[in-house]
Amino acid sequence: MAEPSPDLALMFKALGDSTRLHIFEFLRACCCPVAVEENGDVRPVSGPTVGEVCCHVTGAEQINSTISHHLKELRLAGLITVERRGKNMVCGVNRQAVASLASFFNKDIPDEKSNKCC
Amino acid sequence: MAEPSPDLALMFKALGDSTRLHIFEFLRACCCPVAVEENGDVRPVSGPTVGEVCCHVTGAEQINSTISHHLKELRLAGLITVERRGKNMVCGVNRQAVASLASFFNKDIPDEKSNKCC
DNA sequence: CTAACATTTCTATAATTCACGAAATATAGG
DNA sequence: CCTATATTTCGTGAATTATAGAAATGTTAG
Repeated sequence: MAEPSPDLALMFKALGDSTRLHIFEFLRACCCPVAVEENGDVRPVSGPTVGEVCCHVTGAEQINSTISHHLKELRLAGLITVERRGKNMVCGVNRQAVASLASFFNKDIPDEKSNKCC
Repeated sequence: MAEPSPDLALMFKALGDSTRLHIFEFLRACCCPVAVEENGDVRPVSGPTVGEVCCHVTGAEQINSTISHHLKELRLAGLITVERRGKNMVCGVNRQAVASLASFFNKDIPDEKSNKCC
């Protein structure tokens, strides 16, 4: 009855949309890019900006409100972090959340041959 | 652009509803119960019946169409199996699906201190 | 064959979600 | 302060989903 520590259902719901799953996988793969400004400056960041995420996922140059909405849902589920870096918002995965999801699926898995569970 | 894996988003969507997550967790925990008939007969089964799942999740004695619908969605997502056993339908988790979900969250997880990913 | 039972499918309705454009907010720079 | 840029919030309509009751399906027992 009682909800487990993190709201697992909320996380799964957030990952249950293909656009959001794309975003999440992109952020997991692209964990620490370096942004290159138009003038050639290299800006060390902890993750891609919201606009870069949008560009990668939709191919569009401009960020749109739909991606912003999806990022918000991922953030509210605790799966990603979004914080301001100057004019941009940079994203990153919440590794603690990923770890708790991993442990959710790793636990038990009783061997079908040697049923220890009952 | 290409879908990440075999219907991961579909699995997550299925688990993204709290009722279905309850069902799924129940089936994982209760992997090989033995059903006792009214007459005292013990019937070895590979999992609880749909009615037993419904009873556990909703408290209702009778199965209702809502639970049936949720079970169908879990089944179509590949997360559980449902097969007829006499008059009943018995459920079980699809351990292969659980394993692929586990590996999805286990992969990479690069250490934040030693960034090897770029 | 008929009755009883377990479960699914059908149908309808309420609620939620997705996507999009317009407007609002926040920040940096001149 | 004013403008440009990046992003979010708001409002709306279309699409999907959840829920519940009624009817249908398949199975066993008599």
